[in-house]
Amino acid sequence: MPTHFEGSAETKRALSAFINLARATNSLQARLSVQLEGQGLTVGQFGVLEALLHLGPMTQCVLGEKLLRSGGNITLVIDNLEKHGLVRRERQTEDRRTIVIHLTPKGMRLIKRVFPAHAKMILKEMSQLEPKEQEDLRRLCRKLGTGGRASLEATKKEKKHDSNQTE
Amino acid sequence: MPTHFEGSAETKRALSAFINLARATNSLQARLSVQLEGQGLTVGQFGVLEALLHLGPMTQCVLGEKLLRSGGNITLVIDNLEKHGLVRRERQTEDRRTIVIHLTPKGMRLIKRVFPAHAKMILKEMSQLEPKEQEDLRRLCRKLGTGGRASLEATKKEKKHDSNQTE
DNA sequence: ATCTGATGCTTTGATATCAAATGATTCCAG
DNA sequence: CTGGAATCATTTGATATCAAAGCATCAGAT
Repeated sequence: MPTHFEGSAETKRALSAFINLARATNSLQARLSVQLEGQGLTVGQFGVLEALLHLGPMTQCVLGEKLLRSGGNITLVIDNLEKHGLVRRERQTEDRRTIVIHLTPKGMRLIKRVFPAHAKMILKEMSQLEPKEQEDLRRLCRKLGTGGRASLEATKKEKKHDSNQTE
Repeated sequence: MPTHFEGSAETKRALSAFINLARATNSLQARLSVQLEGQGLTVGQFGVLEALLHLGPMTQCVLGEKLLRSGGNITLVIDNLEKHGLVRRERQTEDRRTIVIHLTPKGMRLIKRVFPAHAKMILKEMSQLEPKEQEDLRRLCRKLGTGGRASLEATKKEKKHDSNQTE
């Protein structure tokens, strides 16, 4: 939030871009999270349900990687979703360490109802930009995001990176 | 993170732009916060010190507005900064409700050391984009951010909005 | 067969954050 | 001047999150 910062033009340009990027994203996410919480879902819970809906059942470990959250956090989110009967833990028989998370019918119904509303709100927010501008934004963000390596944990244990850049 | 989502081209474009925006911002912020925490500062603490450095002493209330954080949060952040001797609370005599926060000499030294490193890292991250691209990004984010109204609290108590869009 | 290291999940302790309730102070209307 | 509303800060209770430690399980080496 450097309002009165004196520096080189180069630095000012970079900082200004960053500040506007951060503000726009954070305020947009705040607005979206208000809507989700109105539906009784936290952002983390929505993320899990949405991933399960669009990618199918998966282990907690994979969920953590997809959502860029720590393992401990995923455990808690799944706990809460399970309490509400929205997902189901299924221990694997081949490898008894791993647990595959499935949507329950109730969870499926919920996310199939909530997701379109969420998408609609994103559409509405994004409609402040022209189609071309939206594509520019996507391209710029992508260029910005890929250079510095992704998640927190992935930074530490740099492993299997089969170009996991989700579209 | 809708990877396999079927929808109209319009919706896919908006979602894709949003996802890349969110990912880029969040991962960039995560990298920056790691650096700050390496200096013993949380993101919130850095925000307060930086605001005090570049905008001068101000009340907690104003700080909360600038940083888009709740009053309770600011109280805690200031508490912790005060414990470390980086800021000083100064009760006003005219209006004894308000407290003006000042940097201590120690706090001044710290933020004057940390801020340039922070700016340098942003510069480095942003240098993945051409100057023109950085300006485009800034413009697009600004266009996106302004339409939907800013902070959480500012949404509720819509008041004095003297176009507070910090550059 | 068993030891060692790797992997997946859970637990624990810490911090950040918010919302709501509370307390202190000021401002204003009558 | 006094009572009520507004304002600023703090406290409290809740949730989200992470990091680190711990436990169970698996895989590979000897």
